[in-house]
Amino acid sequence: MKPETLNFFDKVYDIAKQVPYGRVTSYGAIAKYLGAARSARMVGYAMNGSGGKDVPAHRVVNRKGLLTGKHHFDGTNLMQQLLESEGIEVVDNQIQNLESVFWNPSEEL
DNA sequence: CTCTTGACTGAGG
DNA sequence: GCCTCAGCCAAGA
Repeated sequence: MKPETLNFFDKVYDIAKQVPYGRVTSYGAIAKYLGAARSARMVGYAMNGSGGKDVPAHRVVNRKGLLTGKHHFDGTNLMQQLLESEGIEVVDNQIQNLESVFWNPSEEL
């Protein structure tokens, strides 16, 4: 398995899958870990293919802790429901105590 | 090859 | 703290 064979999307999925339960991370954090700090948008774009995969896309939010990608889920509040199920406090599509649940791959991975 | 799109981010007012 | 602008990069048409 050569890393070069892994597309940018695949790398994003790999990191997303490694997000611990009850924790969340940002697109920029993942992008930075991949060495593409400026490609945070690509991380989110990559998540479009997360459907059908076991990628917990609901654990990936923007740096503000805002559930910007919730519109890509089936339901309107599905993403929030999933996060709350993991013990993450979410109010108005925004994660509360973000610093407490934030998971930085560059430091913990 | 060129142009558009986008689940972002940082800087400036 | 909020709003706006610009930069960034990869994939698809």
